Amino acid sequence: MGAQPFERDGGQSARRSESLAKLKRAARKLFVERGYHATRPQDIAREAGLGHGTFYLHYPDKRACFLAFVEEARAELDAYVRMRHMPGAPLEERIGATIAAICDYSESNPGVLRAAMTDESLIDAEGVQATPLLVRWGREWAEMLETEEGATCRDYDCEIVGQAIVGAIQQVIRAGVRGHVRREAMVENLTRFITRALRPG
Amino acid sequence: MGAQPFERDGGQSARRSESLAKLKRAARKLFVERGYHATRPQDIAREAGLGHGTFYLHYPDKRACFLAFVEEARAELDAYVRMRHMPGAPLEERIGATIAAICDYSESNPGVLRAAMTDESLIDAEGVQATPLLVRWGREWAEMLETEEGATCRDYDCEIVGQAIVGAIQQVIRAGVRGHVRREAMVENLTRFITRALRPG
Amino acid sequence: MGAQPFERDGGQSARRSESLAKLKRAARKLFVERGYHATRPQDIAREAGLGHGTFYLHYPDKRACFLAFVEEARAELDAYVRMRHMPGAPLEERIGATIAAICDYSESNPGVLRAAMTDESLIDAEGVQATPLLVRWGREWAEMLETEEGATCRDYDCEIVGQAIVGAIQQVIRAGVRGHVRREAMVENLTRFITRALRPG
Amino acid sequence: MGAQPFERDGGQSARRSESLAKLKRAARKLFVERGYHATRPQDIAREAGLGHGTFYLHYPDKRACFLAFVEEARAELDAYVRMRHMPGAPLEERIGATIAAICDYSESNPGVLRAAMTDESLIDAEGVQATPLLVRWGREWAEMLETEEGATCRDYDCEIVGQAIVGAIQQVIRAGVRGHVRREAMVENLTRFITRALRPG
DNA sequence: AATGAATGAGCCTTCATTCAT
DNA sequence: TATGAATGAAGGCTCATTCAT
Repeated sequence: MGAQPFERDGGQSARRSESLAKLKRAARKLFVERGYHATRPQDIAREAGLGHGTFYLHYPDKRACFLAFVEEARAELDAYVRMRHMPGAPLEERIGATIAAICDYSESNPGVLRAAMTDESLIDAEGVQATPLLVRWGREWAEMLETEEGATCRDYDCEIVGQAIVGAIQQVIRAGVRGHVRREAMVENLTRFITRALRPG
Repeated sequence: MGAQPFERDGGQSARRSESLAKLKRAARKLFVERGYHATRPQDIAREAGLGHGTFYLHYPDKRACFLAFVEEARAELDAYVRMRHMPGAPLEERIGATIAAICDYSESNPGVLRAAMTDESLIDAEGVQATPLLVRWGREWAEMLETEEGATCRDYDCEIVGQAIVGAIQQVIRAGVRGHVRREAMVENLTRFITRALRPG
Repeated sequence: MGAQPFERDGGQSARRSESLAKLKRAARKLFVERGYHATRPQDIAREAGLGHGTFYLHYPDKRACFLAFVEEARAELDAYVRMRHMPGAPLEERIGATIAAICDYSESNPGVLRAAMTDESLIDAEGVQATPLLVRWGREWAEMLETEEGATCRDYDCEIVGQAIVGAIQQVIRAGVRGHVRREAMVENLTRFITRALRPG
Repeated sequence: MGAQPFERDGGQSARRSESLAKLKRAARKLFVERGYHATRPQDIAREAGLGHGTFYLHYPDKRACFLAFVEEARAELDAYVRMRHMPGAPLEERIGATIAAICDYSESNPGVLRAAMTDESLIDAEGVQATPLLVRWGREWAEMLETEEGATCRDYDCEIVGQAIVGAIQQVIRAGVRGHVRREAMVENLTRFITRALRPG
């Protein structure tokens, strides 16, 4: 909190990181509210209470700022999921916990996941784009299923099922927000849906 | 077949609809290749071999052109699914047929579904946007499940499960295209995944 | 009135002048309602119930069409004034008659004078423009005053006074239309104003 | 004179107002020379020695820039007239002074009044337009005449006569510029014309 | 003579980014 | 470090005019 003692730069670095934090917060707000294309660096700086030029002291360009926002969201969600991790518990409980974590995050940070995912393919029309967030998460589920003792990987191509799971979750949350569906209903139904799907035939 | 009887306009209306067809084709190509924001009306016209102004003879603006593209894709997919419809067959087969239809379409029209869905929420930042395509499809699944005799709707909130299903399908296809997964594997795994999920507990 | 008998051109010239008449009427309507810049040749043709291209069979360009409209208005007003001409009557009566004629015309053809005058300087930004209508009318008044027996030209530079008179008339009519002033009041006041101004000192 | 005390912005606000001044000057020049429609924001910026974008830093759009120009002209003319105001003098002298003021302004700022008035009704085809400058000035004359002791308002509808006066003045100046009439002749003739017109019968 | 599809120069405006202070 | 004025390429769209039918 505040300038640390014995700083050699006279508080410049503290000021710098304060500015960055303000920009991050502002960018997140605007990307969520308006989306990538409708948000100008200028808007972000102004929302942060800073001059327009300051934006470029902290990000090389608008795209980098957006990617940083996406990465932050990813890390936060990751933390939520890890926090509720139940190693050793039966599969169903672990799935339920993970889904609950994602729903929690989505509720505490409305619109963030959507903003972080919807736009990702659009911000770089020409260059080859990085693997989308969702696909990466699908792979993580696949890995998890593969290391699972149960019969899952005998009946399925885990890569495919991993993607199916994240697709189902994402779509339920997205539609749920629109339709004002209760969180508990989403968690319960999704958990049952996925658990049953993974049960051996 | 379809020869216009007694054309009095000297072929002008034929020329007009040819131009529209060219524009449609060009727009589809570019929206798929570059996405909505990176495609200019000018590009579409040029790709169609027409002048910029001609674009606006056929569409009031860029947005309308994109929405027409989306609607076309929706109708085409619908036709694919309906064509493979198996009324009376057991649920599993019907699910499999539908998924196969979607995969077929996706393979014959690479990128179209992705383009039609990814962008749809972005093109109208201010106005209230229509319900996304995927959500609508999720509802159709829900209706189907509700009219199903089986126990599905006793165990589930069909609205939620409908969304889960389309989410799973879409994500598997999207990731499958990237990862060059075999069509058969996708159809088979998805069908099994969904069928098992819907089995009564 | 249909095709005239023994026409060699099979009624083509009759058809031609009918089209021209329609275009004239349409152009007048739109120039009055929207002004020069907001009226497109296409609009005129459409209002006339003709194809867009037909416009250019009758006018070389939009400007010519507008100038024709202006000329028509000028001629009509001229006819109104000439019709009420009172040669031999005392100056005051002649002035009153002329003003009444102009007001009549303005009332029967609302907006026409305004449209014909307001825009005239704008339609040709670069080229040297013809003498404005009002200035020409001012000169006609000047000539009239110079041939007058009275003392007017002894006290005044008739060129200047002629312009003053038309300026006064035009502005009173223009403001009168906006303010819904009674025609009689305008005629009466203007006539008295000008008559007194022309009385010898 | 006018040095900004304690400038903290490193002269940025000075630079800003310099740019605005340049734009104002350039806009005035071009609106006078070419008229509203033939003047593009880009032209104004270029004439001012600035980039196109800078124009929009100072005006929301072209229309606002033109209205600012009109307002400036109005205020300047007002100042000219007020400066030569002769309270207490006989009507004739006051009229003469006002006319002289307008002629002076018109001579020192050739084309400005014309540009400010000619276009004003054209720039807003759809919206309801403000009362034209001339009409407003006519009303000011009307008010002046009504508060006058003389018999003017007994013989006349002052509203009408006020409009007649400004119409006469404007038209004389407009024609005078074209015809290279001497300023003195215009002032003298106009003053006599109006003074006599206002003399009781 | 009449048509209306086609054209493309040109208009107004935006916005990501730079740079002098 | 921070600022915000300045920039100009680029975007969406219009419209006077041409021309094949």
